[in-house]
Amino acid sequence: MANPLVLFLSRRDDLSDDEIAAINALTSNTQDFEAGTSIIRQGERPQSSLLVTEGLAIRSHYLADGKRMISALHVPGDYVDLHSLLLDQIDHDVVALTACRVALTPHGELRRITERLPHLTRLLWLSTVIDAAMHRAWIVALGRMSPLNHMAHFLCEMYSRLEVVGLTEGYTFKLPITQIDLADMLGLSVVHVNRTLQELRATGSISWLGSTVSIKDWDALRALGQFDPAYLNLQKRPR
Amino acid sequence: MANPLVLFLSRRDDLSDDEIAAINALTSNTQDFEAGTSIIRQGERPQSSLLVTEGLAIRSHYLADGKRMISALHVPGDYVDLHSLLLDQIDHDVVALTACRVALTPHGELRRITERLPHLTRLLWLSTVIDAAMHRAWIVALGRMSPLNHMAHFLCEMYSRLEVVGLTEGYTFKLPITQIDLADMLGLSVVHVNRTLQELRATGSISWLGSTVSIKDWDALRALGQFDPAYLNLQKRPR
DNA sequence: CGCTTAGTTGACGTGGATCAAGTACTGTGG
DNA sequence: CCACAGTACTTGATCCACGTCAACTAAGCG
Repeated sequence: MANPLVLFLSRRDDLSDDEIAAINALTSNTQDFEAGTSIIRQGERPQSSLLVTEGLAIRSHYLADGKRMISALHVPGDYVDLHSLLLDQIDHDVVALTACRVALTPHGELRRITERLPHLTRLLWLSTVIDAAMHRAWIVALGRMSPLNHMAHFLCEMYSRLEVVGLTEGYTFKLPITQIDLADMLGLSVVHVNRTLQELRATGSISWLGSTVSIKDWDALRALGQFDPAYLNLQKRPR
Repeated sequence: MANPLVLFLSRRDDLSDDEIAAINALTSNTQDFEAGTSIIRQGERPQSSLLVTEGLAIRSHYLADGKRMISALHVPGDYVDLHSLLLDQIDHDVVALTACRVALTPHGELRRITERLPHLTRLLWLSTVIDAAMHRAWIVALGRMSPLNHMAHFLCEMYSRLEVVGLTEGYTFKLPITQIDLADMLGLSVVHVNRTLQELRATGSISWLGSTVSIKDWDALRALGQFDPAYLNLQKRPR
């Protein structure tokens, strides 16, 4: 299988052979995590950055009263932890939602990339900037969208991101997440997530059986979620 | 007055003389915007990046039904638009909340920095990564905090960020924003913002008169907002 | 076959939105 | 100097979307 980071980046700009070789070298050392285990804990100062190559991972934040919020869901090809190269310490947990395979890149190697390969540096930078753009989209949805619209937006985003790394078949994809996790991503109660999902299914725009999501009416779902994929930067351009 | 970007970055790492000179060159070309005017509009492809040197700017997103959400508030020293170097197009408006002075850096010059000054490149990258960390803090507050706690968190963040660029006096600072704007940052109605502010003032931890905010009990406010400044990366470290 | 976890449903309560009507402040023009 | 218009702030009354609580069903799984 192709390196998912190569898929992620080459969707946004052309990669030279040197750059592809460098990416493969960065992501050669992998490690597996079982579903539910922490990959990084809040407050750590990791010496390596992590790329998800298989499985789903989340960023979890815990409040004093035990409430949890999930600020991001990461799919294969996402350099979940690239920013730890620059940050003091990580302000949240990264948890394997499903069984995950993760590639570890020592920070020293990344720093060397910034010294030798400016274009690849900019592309790695781009990947963190897309992360921020996704955060903003979530902020807007959390602050001003109804649960139904938010859910639709979320599914549109997931479809678009999974499509990039070849994890969709038509409009169908695997999304093995519980309604509990979904609640903590949308800032809702589990009960309300359940009802919202029923409402969304009732519109006929999606089906969600087990862990399989099918978008049956993309245009309707897109309209409902007011989804504009521009923020995912899916165009190939010199960067 | 010192270049606010120098203040912002030198709080996080040491800058060489070369780097300071480069920063000053990057931010020498300024432009003024009146309060309420758009600095960048959604969908544009700017050829320069923007640094706020004076005033406050926001990122605004508009939904189909006219609702507005503000995903970030930017203070002097913030490279609001640095990511436009890498992005296809900007997914939101940037609006001057107060009269703003802004420095414009042509993308070509920034690209040259990535080719010549890897350490400064990493620090600029850092500034976008801190942006993302602030977004995550907002996501958590939007999703799982009560309005009162959220407001407290917001004020703690503003205090901490303004302190970095020398815009506080003791625990007092200027925050010339309306409750309307505040509502769109916290995802609340104006009426509820008003009541929440009254409640917060009643705790005795802050006063807010006109555009002047005073934190009267930092520990109380911090506890209320569960504020941990770690995500702002205020430590000086080699990066 | 019992145990655990996820999903579902109904009843009920409440936090925050909405609506409507004020008041206070600022700037503008006569 | 006052009249006014416009904007922000404030307050009270009402409503409903969503949370909470409590029970049940369904689906693994040892």
